[in-house]
Amino acid sequence: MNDIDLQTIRHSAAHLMAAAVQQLFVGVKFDIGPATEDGFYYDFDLEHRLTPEDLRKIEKTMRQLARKKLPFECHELTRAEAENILKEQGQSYKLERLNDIPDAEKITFYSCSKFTDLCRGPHVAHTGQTGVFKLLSVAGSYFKGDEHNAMLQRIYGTAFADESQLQAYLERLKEAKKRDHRKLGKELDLFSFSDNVGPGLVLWHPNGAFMRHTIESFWRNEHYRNGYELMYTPHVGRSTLWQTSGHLDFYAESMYAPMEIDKADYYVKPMNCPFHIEIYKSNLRSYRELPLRWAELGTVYRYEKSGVLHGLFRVRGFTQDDAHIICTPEQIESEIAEVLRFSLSIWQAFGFKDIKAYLATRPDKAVGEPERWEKALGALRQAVDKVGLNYETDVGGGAFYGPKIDLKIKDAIGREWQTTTIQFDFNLPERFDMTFVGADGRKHRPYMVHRALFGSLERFFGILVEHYAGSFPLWLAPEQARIMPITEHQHAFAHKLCAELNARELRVKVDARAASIGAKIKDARHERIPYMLIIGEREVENQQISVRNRREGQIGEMSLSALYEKMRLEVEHKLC
RNA sequence: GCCCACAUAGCUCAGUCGGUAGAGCACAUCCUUGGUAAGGAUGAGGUCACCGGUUCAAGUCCGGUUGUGGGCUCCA
Repeated sequence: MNDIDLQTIRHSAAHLMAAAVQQLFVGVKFDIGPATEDGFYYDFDLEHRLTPEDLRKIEKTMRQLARKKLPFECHELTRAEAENILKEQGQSYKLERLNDIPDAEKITFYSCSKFTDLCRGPHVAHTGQTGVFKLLSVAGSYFKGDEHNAMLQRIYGTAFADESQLQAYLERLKEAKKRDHRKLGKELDLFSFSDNVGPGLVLWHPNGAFMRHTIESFWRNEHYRNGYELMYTPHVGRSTLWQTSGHLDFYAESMYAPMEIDKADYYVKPMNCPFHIEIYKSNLRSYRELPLRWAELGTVYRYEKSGVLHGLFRVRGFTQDDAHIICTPEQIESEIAEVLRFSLSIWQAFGFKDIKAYLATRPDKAVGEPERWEKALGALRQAVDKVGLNYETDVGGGAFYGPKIDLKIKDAIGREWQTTTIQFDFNLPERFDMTFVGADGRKHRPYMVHRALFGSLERFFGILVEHYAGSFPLWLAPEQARIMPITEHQHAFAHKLCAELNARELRVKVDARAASIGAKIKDARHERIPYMLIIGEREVENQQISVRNRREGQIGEMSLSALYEKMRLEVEHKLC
């Protein structure tokens, strides 16, 4: 069964669903019902508010219709005929869709049972061929995706060629749910949100904060090793800064409201760039100092609409691993290639190997001279080729201020996440009149590139939680090992062992509860503690440690030095 | 922001027809001193998100607010 066939099955299943909805409810107006990557949906306008109960009913009716093997029949009509039919039926959404169809295209209707639909097709031969389907959820959606239009009711479903494929899909959904960082964040005590603090503002608990600290340290060290300089800039800036940058004109609705201090308005920063530019402008710059690679873990605040907030993936306050590269035209190619190479090395350290690039080119509305765009695009293309990345081109998908490359990383269960972004900016250097003195003694405009590897630390942290399903590699795990004395008599030895491992920079704790060893293991496993060190009478006597790890269970007894060496190597090589 | 749903103990959840609030886990105290996924007893813990309404009586019904979830839109 190839993709096209699966698309046809799903699209036909969407029609089957529409036929069932028409049979069950009166006064339904239809929009469209396409196949999607994972299934299909159909948008309806009807008085009745659909409930999960209704989904079961609709699904049942679909099965009855499927059993009847009703044919999908195609009729070609003239535009006038089509218009009359749709007007007669009061199908206003369809009518508008009809007007969007280019004149050259044939106008076709497909019928199935009593349901007739303006549709390009293709469809399967009859309703018995709509595969194994299941309705999943009901949601709201704007007609044509425009928030000024009517809100329709959308039913999502999926269909597969056979039962085993459907089961595998449902299994994937279950697996994703098990890894949900919001659930694990609570279970592993990593972070939380509070109504008193406000939506989209993250509270990092000690476990999560430790991991973030570890990630940040690694990030800083790697940046220094790779020729970057780090800086700090304030959280707020005067309105004049945001006027110059253009944010007040074009981005104000995404910014927190200003606060007035000494008769001036100060805005919480939604981006770090203007501050970095101010540092650039604090001196006369020569071509001899370029390229500048300036990085900051910069915490920004953006007013994201309440409905889009989602765990750590979409928040209002977040820390960007931001950097700006300011260079001469001659330097950009190697600079971009270097950023890509650096980014890939970081992804490897975190266990991500499957990476794809997306190149976005000049949109219709854009600033900057076309030659600059061409040169920038050439640099981006050459860089992806040089590091051997597969890439797709999104024509016209760039920002108005410059072309960009985004990287998507694939996680442990095959989901793609957009992370690294490398964006040229032809806007801010103009607005701030950034210059450098060239070898000719004249002022030139530098190239400026924004880049973030993680994007935001919050979001990346959420991705990490889901990628590892909470079982973090040893170097990231907040508690690397837990010592479990079997009885009180081993407490002294346990604490001594703990102190020795702590002294060697391993994060180890003692479970000194009066609980059974079974209970201690159960809890440590639940918390995904990588190593469990069990100490009984025998171990104290032999000065050995009985070691268990979260994946293999018991792995035998070893001396303190052997254990330390094993863990040290695992940390050093960032093994998963 | 928009549509729909949801909000009960730290966590996961029950609570029927409107009649003074329940379980398991976690926590505290005590007993138990044990060998690789839950030893036992007792106890404490709630303004049922918040504000208002209906009612003799509201966790329960109605309205609003806030927050969360599934989507849509947005992400210069």
